This record gives sequence, structure tokens and C-alpha cells, in this order.
Amino acid sequence: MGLDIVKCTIYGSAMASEIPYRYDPGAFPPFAVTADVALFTIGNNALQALLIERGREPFLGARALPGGFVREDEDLRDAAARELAEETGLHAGPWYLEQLAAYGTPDRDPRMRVVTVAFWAVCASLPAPPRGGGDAAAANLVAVDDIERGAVRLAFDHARIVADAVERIRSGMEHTALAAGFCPPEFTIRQLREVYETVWGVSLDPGNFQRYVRESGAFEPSPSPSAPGRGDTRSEPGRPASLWTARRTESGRPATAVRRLARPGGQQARNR
Amino acid sequence: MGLDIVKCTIYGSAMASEIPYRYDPGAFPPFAVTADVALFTIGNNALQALLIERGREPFLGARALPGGFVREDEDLRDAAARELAEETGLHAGPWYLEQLAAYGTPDRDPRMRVVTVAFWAVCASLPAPPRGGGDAAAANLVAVDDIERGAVRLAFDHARIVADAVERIRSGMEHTALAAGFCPPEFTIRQLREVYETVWGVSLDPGNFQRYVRESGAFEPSPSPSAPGRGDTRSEPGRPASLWTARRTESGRPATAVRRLARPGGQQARNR
DNA sequence: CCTTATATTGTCAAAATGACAATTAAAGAA
DNA sequence: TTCTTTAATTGTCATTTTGACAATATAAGG
Repeated sequence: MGLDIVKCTIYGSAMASEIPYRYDPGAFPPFAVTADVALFTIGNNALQALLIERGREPFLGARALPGGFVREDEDLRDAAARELAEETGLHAGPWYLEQLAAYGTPDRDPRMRVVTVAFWAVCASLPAPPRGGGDAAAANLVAVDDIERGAVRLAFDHARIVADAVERIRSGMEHTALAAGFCPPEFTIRQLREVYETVWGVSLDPGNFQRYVRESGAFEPSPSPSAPGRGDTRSEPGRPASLWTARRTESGRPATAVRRLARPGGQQARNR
Repeated sequence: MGLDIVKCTIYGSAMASEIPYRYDPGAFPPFAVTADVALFTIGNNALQALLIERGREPFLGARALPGGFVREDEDLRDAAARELAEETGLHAGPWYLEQLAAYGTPDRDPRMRVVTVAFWAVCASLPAPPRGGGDAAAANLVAVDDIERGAVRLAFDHARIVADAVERIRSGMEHTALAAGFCPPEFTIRQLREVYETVWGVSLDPGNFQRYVRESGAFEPSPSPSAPGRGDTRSEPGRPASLWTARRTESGRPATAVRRLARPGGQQARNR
């Protein structure tokens, strides 16, 4: 690894300190740092997470989040995006990616001390059925319901990470345009409503939902005329819906809504 | 460092893989991992952050968050609590501590690659004026206003970390009992209201705030009779307030409120 | 032109919010 | 004891916001 002494000159003008102007490599315990990503999408009318199947011990055969070592000169977020691209075969991903938290309990990886910086991501849909890259035996989508029921064996503390990520997404959808991340760039209000219904497991009144989308300030009507056949599909009967897009903040995050869309029965769930 | 091979036997029953059942220490880039804490309290009618003054290069003389290397067999949270105790002299802290995020941009520390897991904490008040321990030259409280105005030079990316922590706290107070973390275990509604007013920089109607505390479900009346002199102070004229406590979830976190206390003008702030 | 399937808009009672006024409750002073 | 003072607590009420449900509008497709 490179303790690049050159960088020190950027700041080190005085150099008055008696302690050498970098860390003694033996003076701190070395950790491995990985970036793992919990990518969610909607398919089969359900919230799904992208998991790989481990091809080696420990946890051989169990599912795990895509991820891997952060490289020496790589930002954490870049590492997460790279791993996601490698494992899914999707480059220049159309996903929305945000940091979740760091997980670093001493024994979480039996091989050595690893601190994992976990990210969550959402994506409209995987263009191709994901194929495993790197050392992953296989990558595929698993219903979050099954994970929550404990029907899927997850490696390490990844069940916890997935649970945290799901909760973050479910609650983020209450007051931001996050849900649009599950839709294509332009979407109908119905599509968006179905995202809410699927992720929250509830059903919402179409009329009231319409009002929410119009008045929340988190979404805006697309200039495109309307949405008849949605591209390749043939037109369906019935009035075509108008198209909407998500508003984004300057920093690229989904905009915050003025109103809050209450998650039915969401209170008890949050007080655990 | 200890690649404790013994731990592998916990999981490694089959050992069918041809790759050695631990990482090759040379196969991954070693990172230093630190835990830093942004501790907030209320004093002088203002939100204040605990910062130390750096006693060495780089950033000699600048302020920084208390923190340091995570030890080899130490949980991230434990490291944060330990550092906080060391730097403030407060042991078995009466603070509430929660993880914020990981910061790991390659050049954030000119000496070497460091990933910092940042925590935020709130505390009723520091019993004694904090004295620096460890290698900190001095630890003291700095008004967050001054930090936000850029009137204080912060080391590394700590200004960003403080800003993120402040935003997390301000927004957490909208829908949880977090604000009680700035108060003693039992507090009056007025004390709690003053916390909101100070942290948000607004003024709130006492009557309506009363209703919020009573109906939000995040707080509950204390069995104690009332709050005349609040301990050492002599009684003040006027009706003494009743005492309240924060409700906590099973996991120890401040309870979520049924209602949401709208932060006046908080919308624009959040859409950056 | 008619049918059909949705999108979209209305209606309305119930609940909430926010501003403000009135009342109540103690503690200290006279 | 009574009065004064200070703040807690409770009421009132117009305005919004919700949530449930009904009615209407709109464009395919036949």
C-alpha cells in the first residue's frame, strides 16, 4: 500500500511537530474495508433484493450482498458502484445509490477484522437477468418477503444490513421522491402508486394518491405529451396517463415532499 | 494484528474450498479505521458541539471531532464511546449515541488512507467543563452557529461531518423523542420546548407544544409529583411544571411520535 | 359511434393544525 | 391568610389536511 508522503506537502508547511508527519504503519490495527450494496428492484409484484450465492467458505452456498474490498485510492461510493457493476454486469448503472451505514462488529467475518460500509440502491428493473461476475457463483433477485420470513440463509450479518436498508427505503418513501427510483425516468402515477403499494404492502386510494403526487412538490409533470403504449407495448384501451418525473435536489437526491404520505400502519413498525 | 484462525472453526465444517480459509494479509489494502464523535449539548442558549483543538500537524491548531483508532477487538460503537469518555473525562456517559455514516474519501487525511465511522451524540449538559485527555490539546464547546458560519476552522472533513450530524438531529427531532436527549432524565415541557426552539432556531407556541407532548406518544408523564425547584436551585414563583420522560423503544432508541412536529420553514432547508 | 378501462376531478365529513385567549395552580411575599 | 406573580394548562375557533367514496372525463380499440 502506498503511504504517499507527497500528499503531505499539500498541508505540511510548518512541520514544527516532532512526531513524524504521517502515521507509523505499525501504530494502528489494520482493517479490511469492503463496500457492499443492497440493490432493490420491483419484480413479480414484489420488492426484491439482488443477492449473490457464495461460492466459497465461509457461508458457502448462502446468499450475500454484492460487494468487495475498497481499493487503495478509491472512494467508498465508487467502490460500491464498481462492485455493483461487476456483479450485475450493468455498467454505468441507472440506479440510485446512497450510503446506509458501517458495520464493523469484531467477529462479523470469521476470517479477519472487516469493516463493511453498506450502501442501498434502487433501480427500475434489471435489463438482463443478472449474471454473476467476479467470484460470485450466481447473482439473482430474491423477494424481500422471503428474507424477512427468514426463508433465505444470508451470510455474515447481511440479513441485518438488508433489514436496515429496507427500513430506510420504506421510510424514505414517506417524505421524498425516492419511490421514483423504482420507475423508469418517466412514469405514470399508477406506476408510482404501485411502487408504494408493493414496497409498503398496502393499497392506496388512486384519487388521493393523485393529489399527493400533484401537490407534494416532489414530482413534476413531464413535458412529454402522454403515455399511450409505453414504448414497445401495444396501446391498451382506456385513457392514457400523463407522465411524471422525480424532482431532484441540487445534490442529485430525490426531492423532499412538502406533504408526507402516511404509511398506513407504519407507526407500530417504526417503534421497535 | 490477530488473524484469529480459531474463529474459523465456528463456521468451517466442510472446508472443501481450495482457497485458504482466511484472507491473505497481503491481498487487500489495509485501512486505518477511526471512530469520531460529534457530541452536541445545549449551553448559553445555543446548540454547541464538543471539539478538541489539534495539538499536532496536520491541521495544528484547528478544531476536530474527538475520536481515534478503533482497536483490534473493539466494536465501532464501543470505540466511539471510549473516545468520547477519554476526551471529555466523562465515563459511563449519560449521552445518547448513534452512528451517522462512514467517511472515506481517499485524501481526507493527508497522512494515509483512513476510513472514519462517525457517530453523533447528544447529552444534557457536561457536568464539568470538559478537559482534554489523550493527545488533545484542549476540548471545549463551540456554538454550532459559529461552525455553520464558517467562523471556526475544522480539520479534515469534519465540518461536513458536523453539518451532517446537525441535520440528522434537527430532522430526527421532528418525529422522535430525540430532543429529550438534551434534557435530564426528567424534564418539564418548557425545558423540552426550549430544546426545540434552540436547536431549530424558532419559537413555538407553548399551548400547542403542550398538546404535542401529551399526544405524540413519544413522551410520558413521570410518576414524580412535580418539579418545583429542580434540585439545588431555589423555588421560583409560579406554578411548577409536571415532569416528563422520553419513551424508548425496545432497542433503547427514542420512541417515534404518532404526530409529527413540523419544523417551521424546515422544508427549504431539507431540499438542498 | 360505442365500449371499455382508467385517469382525473369533486364532494364532504372527520381530524389536524396554528393562532390566540382564558383559566388554573402553586410559590413567595405581605 | 390573602395577595401577587409566574407560568402551566386548557379552551376556542377558523383554516387546512386527510381519507373515503362518488362522479366525470378521456382516449384507445372495436
